[in-house]
Amino acid sequence: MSLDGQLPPKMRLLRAAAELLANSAGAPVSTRQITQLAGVSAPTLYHHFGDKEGLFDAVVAAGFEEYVAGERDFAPSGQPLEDIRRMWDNHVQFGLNQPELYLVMFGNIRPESRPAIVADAEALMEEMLNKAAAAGQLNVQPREAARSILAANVGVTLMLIAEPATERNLELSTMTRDAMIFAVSAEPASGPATGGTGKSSVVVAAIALNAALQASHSDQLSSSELKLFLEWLHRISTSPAG
Amino acid sequence: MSLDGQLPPKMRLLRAAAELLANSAGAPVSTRQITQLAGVSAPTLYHHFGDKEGLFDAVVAAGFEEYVAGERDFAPSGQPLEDIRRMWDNHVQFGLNQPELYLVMFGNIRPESRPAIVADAEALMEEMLNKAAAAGQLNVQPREAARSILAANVGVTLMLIAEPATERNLELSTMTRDAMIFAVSAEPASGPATGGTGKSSVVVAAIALNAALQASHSDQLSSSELKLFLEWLHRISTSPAG
DNA sequence: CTAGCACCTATAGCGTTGCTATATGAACTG
DNA sequence: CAGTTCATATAGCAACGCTATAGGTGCTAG
Repeated sequence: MSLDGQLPPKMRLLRAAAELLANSAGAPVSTRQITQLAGVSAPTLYHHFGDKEGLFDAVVAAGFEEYVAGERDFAPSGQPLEDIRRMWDNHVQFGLNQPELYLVMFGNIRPESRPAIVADAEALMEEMLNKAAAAGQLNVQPREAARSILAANVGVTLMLIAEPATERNLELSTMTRDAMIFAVSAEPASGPATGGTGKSSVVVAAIALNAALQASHSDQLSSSELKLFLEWLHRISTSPAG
Repeated sequence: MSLDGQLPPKMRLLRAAAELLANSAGAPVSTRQITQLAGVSAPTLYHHFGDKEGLFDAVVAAGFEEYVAGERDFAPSGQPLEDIRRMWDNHVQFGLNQPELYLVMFGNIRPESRPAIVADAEALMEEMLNKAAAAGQLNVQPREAARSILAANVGVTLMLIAEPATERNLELSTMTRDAMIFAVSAEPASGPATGGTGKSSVVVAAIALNAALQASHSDQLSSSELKLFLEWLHRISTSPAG
């Protein structure tokens, strides 16, 4: 069994590494296994990827592109919060489908290794939350909400991966998902006073305006004016009591 | 520099492994490093721990005991939800203080390796949530709430570990923490009708009664009666609309 | 068509890793 | 004091990540 064919050795190495990693069940994967499965000898690996970790980084990068593609692949429903639910579910499903890859991406994260992936995933989530904020459905800053939701999403996915596949209970995911979304979302039909979350509608409106401004690139204010204006808005929308 | 002294070799091995692991910054730690620092030769390690992984498991177990001790170490405040906040913060602080150990415990979790730790941590959280449920402050089953909160707690801690220490923003933790607690908690002063979460007070009362029953070991019902009664209670407290 | 030149790959082997077959010393038991 | 058990040490194996060196391949230049 070898991954021969017409593919260039670099690709064969990537696929061999991905396949072995996916079926390794946590056991370490040796460069010899990889090069043998790829039908290639050792120095080729080091020529193309410099390092064993370099090869694994490439595998992770490819996996992450797949993840991002999956996150973007559904049409926006017009209901941003509903889209965020789908994003969450996509994330969990990705982790359960490729647990080993997921553990490398999000489980073994260290400050010196790859926070870039986390930043990209956060940006993806924030992008969607901006729409919710612009529609006045958000209770907090989109960036903070994105970080918070993603963190919970990662935690849930890791917990589910840790469980034996037979007794995996996806209710943990939906429950945590809805809890997070509920907590960061403004009441849709709350009166002019404080809603159930304790945030005043002033705060909600400020957040919505902030998001709308950053999305529209309005040029009615000069850049210095805009900067100050946004700073005030930020102060309002993060004030503890409104 | 060696960890000599009067301690038995087994302890010296444990401490050496823990110390090297803590300062390894993710780099692999070799058995030779460990045995040298412990002032012991190779077979001693295998005699006591069987395996490199066995030694690491022992380190993790010790770390987990420290974690549990930290989680139990504060006096209950009488406000269960406030205690859960402190539990959450303790968890995050433990992870930030011993990131490498934490990553081994919660970052590299696999179904075949150590879900026992997760189960214990969940039990710890559930224990506290039972008090909240008994006080009528809970919106969902204590067990589900515990799993959900712990998952978010782990996710947040991993995210914070992944950030460079200089730009760590603990607001992510407090915000996610309060979001989770808010989402699973019943409104303290809501009327007899539905609260902000859409759960009826019947559900909250059922959950509270359930928790109180399981805590008190009341023997007013026979075991078979109790079993059926709890089943009904469970059905009520998990009904979608109440 | 050939010379030169990058580029890619292979042979062979270095130092280190996790681990063990075997032997030696110390401490208790009869 | 003989025998047994536990704990440690010496020496070395197979497998690991990685590389110094060299050989083949496809280009463009003359």
